[in-house]
Amino acid sequence: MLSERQMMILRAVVRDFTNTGVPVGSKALAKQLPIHVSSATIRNEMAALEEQGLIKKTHSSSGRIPSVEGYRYYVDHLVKPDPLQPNDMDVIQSSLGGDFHKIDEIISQSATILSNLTSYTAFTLKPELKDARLSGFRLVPLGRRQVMAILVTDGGDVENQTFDVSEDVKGDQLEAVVRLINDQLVGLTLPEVIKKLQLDIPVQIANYLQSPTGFLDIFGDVLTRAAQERFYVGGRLNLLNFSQDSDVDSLKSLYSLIDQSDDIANVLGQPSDNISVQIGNEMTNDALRNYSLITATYDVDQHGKGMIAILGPTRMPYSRMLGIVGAFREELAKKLLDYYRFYDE
Amino acid sequence: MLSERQMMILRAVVRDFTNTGVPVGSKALAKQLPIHVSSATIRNEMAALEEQGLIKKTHSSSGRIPSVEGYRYYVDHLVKPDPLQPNDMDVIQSSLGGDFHKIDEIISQSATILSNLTSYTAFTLKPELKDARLSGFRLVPLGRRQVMAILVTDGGDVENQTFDVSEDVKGDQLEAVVRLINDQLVGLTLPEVIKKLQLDIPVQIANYLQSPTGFLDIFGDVLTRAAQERFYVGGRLNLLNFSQDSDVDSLKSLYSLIDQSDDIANVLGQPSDNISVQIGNEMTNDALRNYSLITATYDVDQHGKGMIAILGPTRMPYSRMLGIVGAFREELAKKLLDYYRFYDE
DNA sequence: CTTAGCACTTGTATAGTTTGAGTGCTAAAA
DNA sequence: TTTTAGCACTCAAACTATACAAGTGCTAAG
Repeated sequence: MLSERQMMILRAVVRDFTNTGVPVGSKALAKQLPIHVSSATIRNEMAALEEQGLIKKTHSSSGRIPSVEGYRYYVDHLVKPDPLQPNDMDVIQSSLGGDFHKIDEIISQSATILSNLTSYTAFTLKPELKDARLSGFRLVPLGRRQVMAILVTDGGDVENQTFDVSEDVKGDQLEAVVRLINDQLVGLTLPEVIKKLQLDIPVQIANYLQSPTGFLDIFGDVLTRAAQERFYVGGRLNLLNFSQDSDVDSLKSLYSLIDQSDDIANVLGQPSDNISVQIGNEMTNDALRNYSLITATYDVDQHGKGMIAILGPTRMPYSRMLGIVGAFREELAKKLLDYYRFYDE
Repeated sequence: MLSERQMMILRAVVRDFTNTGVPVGSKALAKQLPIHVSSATIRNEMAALEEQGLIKKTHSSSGRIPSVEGYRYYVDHLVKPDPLQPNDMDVIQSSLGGDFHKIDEIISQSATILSNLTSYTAFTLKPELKDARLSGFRLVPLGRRQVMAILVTDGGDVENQTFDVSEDVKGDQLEAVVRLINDQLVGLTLPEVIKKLQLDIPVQIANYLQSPTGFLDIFGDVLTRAAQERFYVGGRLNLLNFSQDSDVDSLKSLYSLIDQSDDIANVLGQPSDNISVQIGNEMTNDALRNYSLITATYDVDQHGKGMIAILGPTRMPYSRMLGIVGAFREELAKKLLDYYRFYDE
């Protein structure tokens, strides 16, 4: 249990350290704090805080820096999100102000805005109606030997891919395949489709085509791409700003983590209604040991919920970041509601 | 003009330095060279080479490193491409061996292979029939409010984009737009299309739609994307391996150069039938000052020519790299000929 | 409970020293 | 004329010593 004064000190330590990156000592705090006590008193309190594992020294006679637990306590009990800078609000509104013709453009743009505002790396996921179902599949012949496969879900997601077919594949064969898929698979959730695709379909499709594997591969490709959570990343390179000292290998593994769409959903964690902060080794993933992740859901009513997140150093200025993330998710939700309102009715 | 012995020394300096990264001195050379001369003799010869600007010292009493001109001379006159390691050949053949349904998959895969073989960053461009012409445009309605725009060129490139339309846009309106575009624009080269799109079309399209801008934007988008040279990058992160010391800013500008498709064509330069090497500041672009670029065309007969390239440090082992690039372009051309043969006839 | 005072620790910065690899030059040998 | 041994010289890098500043814990007095 912390006294008022200890909280004040912990708050100041976190503030100072996240701003300057330098361990903070008792003297500096004594000057800075609103109450009037000597540095010796502060030293005593700091010893108590260290006792509880909230702050620590970098070496035996250094100032203190927050431990992961200290950050945790700060984030849970002490921090107050900064109100957004008017300037930042302008940036958001003008960047989101344009005319968009795709949800994905808005979401992808959001990742960029968020990374610019924070100068960290940002992630955005679009609102996901869970259990999206397959609502349509087409094969569109494009020329002598090209066909485009298009898959649509009832959530409005579209996935497509062009591929080459040898010319002896007849148009009516293609149609037969499309009819088969639409008859058998439309209305199912994507995982169900994937399952059926491996069991029932190959047998049936063999009736129409001599070498069916090609088509199934294609359809499978498009399908799995549609099934996996898509996310956008903004400010990838910002990682370089604050990882300078850390070695190349850990940077590389971090980048491959970011580019690997499978893992990212796990990393971001379950959507919750609150803004959540994961600090350093609280995350299971080793590559994130020295980073913090702020995630937040945004809510677009019946169109589902999406997520935004920023990834920065453990010593990020949490109050400012929480302010930005909080404000941004509101703006994004508004924008999306507008967008849906326009195209829906 | 260089004597035989000077050439031998220059070659050895480049070899040694590209392998070890350490300036090479007279003593080490004396031991290593096939002829039997003292280090003093080597020193004299090195002084002569330095006189001609082919090698230089890092400080007044250091060993020598090649200058850009020295690399140039080495690459132009002294280097002999290493034959490919059998192991490397296996990698190429197995990686390209699979079944592909898209040219782009082969080209993109190639960038990955090439970056793995070299452990540098690799670029690949697909074979380009110059002056590709617009051969078709479609608008495919996908659901209540989504439409996909598809553009096809006679080179077989497909570009597409999904967008939302408000529901009061009628199907026959879409058809009218498509007909208009196909009547007026098919057969023209893409730059011509872009020009016409800005002049004639807006007037005509106004007859069919109240708010035509949306559609033209979409078409324009898809069009410009199709018009610009597409290229693939492999091993982006490898830049981190050999740029460790260099500062974050230059790394960032290099990455943004790589991701900016407009510039890359200029950087790679004109296709020539030979393998070409650009060294350090021979390249106009500032961000590439400390790098070297090896580019090569590959030839797929009537299907045009493409390019591959690798970007590495100025002190790359040129002989090995030239061997890899040379062998790879052959294999790639073969693979593509196979591919076209299968789908063409 | 607070604080002044003090001894102690440690990282950083600066300056001086040593070492080793390398150079250019000179004069003798080939 | 070319090659080579020898030597004085240069410079980066590694190490040592010293001083300094910021900070700590502890003690004893207020």
